Amino acid sequence: MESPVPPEPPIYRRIAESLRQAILAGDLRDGDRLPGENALMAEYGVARATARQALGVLINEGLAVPRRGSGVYVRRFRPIRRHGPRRLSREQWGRGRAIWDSDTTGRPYTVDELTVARESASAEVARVLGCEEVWVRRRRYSVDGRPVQLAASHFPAELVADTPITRPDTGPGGVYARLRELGHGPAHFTEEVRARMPSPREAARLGLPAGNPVILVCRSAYTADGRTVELNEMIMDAASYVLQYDFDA
Amino acid sequence: MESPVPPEPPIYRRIAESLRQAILAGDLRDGDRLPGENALMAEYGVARATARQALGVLINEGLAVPRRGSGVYVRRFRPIRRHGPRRLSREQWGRGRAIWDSDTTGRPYTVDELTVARESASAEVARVLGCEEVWVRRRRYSVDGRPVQLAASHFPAELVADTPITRPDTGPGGVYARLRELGHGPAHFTEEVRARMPSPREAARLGLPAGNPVILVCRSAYTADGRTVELNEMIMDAASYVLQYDFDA
DNA sequence: CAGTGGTCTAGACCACGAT
DNA sequence: TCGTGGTCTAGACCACTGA
Repeated sequence: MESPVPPEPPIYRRIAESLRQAILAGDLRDGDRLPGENALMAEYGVARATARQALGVLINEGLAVPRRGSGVYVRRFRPIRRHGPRRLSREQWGRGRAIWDSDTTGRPYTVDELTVARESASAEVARVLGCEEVWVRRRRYSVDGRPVQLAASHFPAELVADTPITRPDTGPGGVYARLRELGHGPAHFTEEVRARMPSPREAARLGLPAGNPVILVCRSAYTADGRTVELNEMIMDAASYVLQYDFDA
Repeated sequence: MESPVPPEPPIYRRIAESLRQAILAGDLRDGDRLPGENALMAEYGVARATARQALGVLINEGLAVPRRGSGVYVRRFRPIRRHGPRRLSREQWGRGRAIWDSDTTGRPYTVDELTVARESASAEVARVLGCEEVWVRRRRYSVDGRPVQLAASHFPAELVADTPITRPDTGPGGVYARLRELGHGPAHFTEEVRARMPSPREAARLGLPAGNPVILVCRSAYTADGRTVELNEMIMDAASYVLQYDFDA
């Protein structure tokens, strides 16, 4: 009987692992420069493609981010805390603290892209909103000058026609205030949360490096009598967000 | 004045884009085999590394998954719907049902790994639970024979000592029923949701291919008088889950 | 056994960033 | 200007899959 020998991982994995340990142990900190391709070639005696492959592992893990002409650097994670139902927030009952510190709460955001258009609803949107024609408000949010979220709000066309919701400036209180004035104020919300890798288009619009997933939040707003009045699809940089949901048993 | 010419993307990107379109347009369906490295070399007249790079793009996007010795195939996405508030309602755990019954919406799940141990709390866990010693229940959940979630529930040691919570079988209703019998039934919950790429260890335990993010849910359970009685850290295959949260305005 | 993807070498030219 | 990462070629050997 011979005990099964665990096969040695390939060289590029071992190089990646040693760099990963340096990052997780804190030897390399946020924003520090990793050894470059040339340095790894010299240190480990490997070809350039192999050194490159090792760095690619960390980049695809989201631990490192490459900068053309400069080097590969340790990625930082300073999330924005996005609250779901705020009125149920933990501060009202618990003394526990968040696991992940986020001093970034309350930082100012900007809307640096905004389009409002009447469109034909996709099959899914049509099914949820129960209509074929919709008004769509698309915008991109940035924090500290960096884009962090794409959002597209859909409204039934006949519901919001000739209201400020169809214009860039919705007025004080935003779209929910306008919906309330129309007698269709939201009373209930459902949010569906998913995560995946971004499409190239999404990655470009959000300025995401490789190895950076996106969080998708699809929020439906319902009136008290059960009508769906808004469908908001959000695409968030996963490295920039922590979503918080509070609820009772 | 010359108008700025958008630079052509590199060959491997164009190859990847054409494959992506084939997938998104439905020409290639779930589980279909993509053209392999040799096919792409012939079709586009590129070197093997370039064909490989093109496939790597789709793999890292989570659109395709490679199978050694066989080919590269279109990835499928059949998520489990995990309900936030509903699954934790008193009606669910109050009458002898396990939480996961409402999770899989008809698909059977299994717990194929389970360990229960008394441990020293990490600094973060100690801060949230307010104690140094904890009991930790770690398990792995599988659906359709595939692992989909890793979970680690932490309980204050002095609270659950000598209860079924410290044993593999917690009895009918699970840990929340036991906590309620102890007079520490959860009344409020907070869930923090993040997403990132998995570590190699997490990817191995969940059997994740490249390009597959994980969703992290950190749930804190509080009693009515504000004590934190559980901290549950979950790591989910992002391709297997949709999280749903319902709340009122 | 033939074909596949996984790993690796040894070159090359390029665009870009810092200096 | 020089070093960086980005792209690409033309080979090689390996382990694994499937017929």
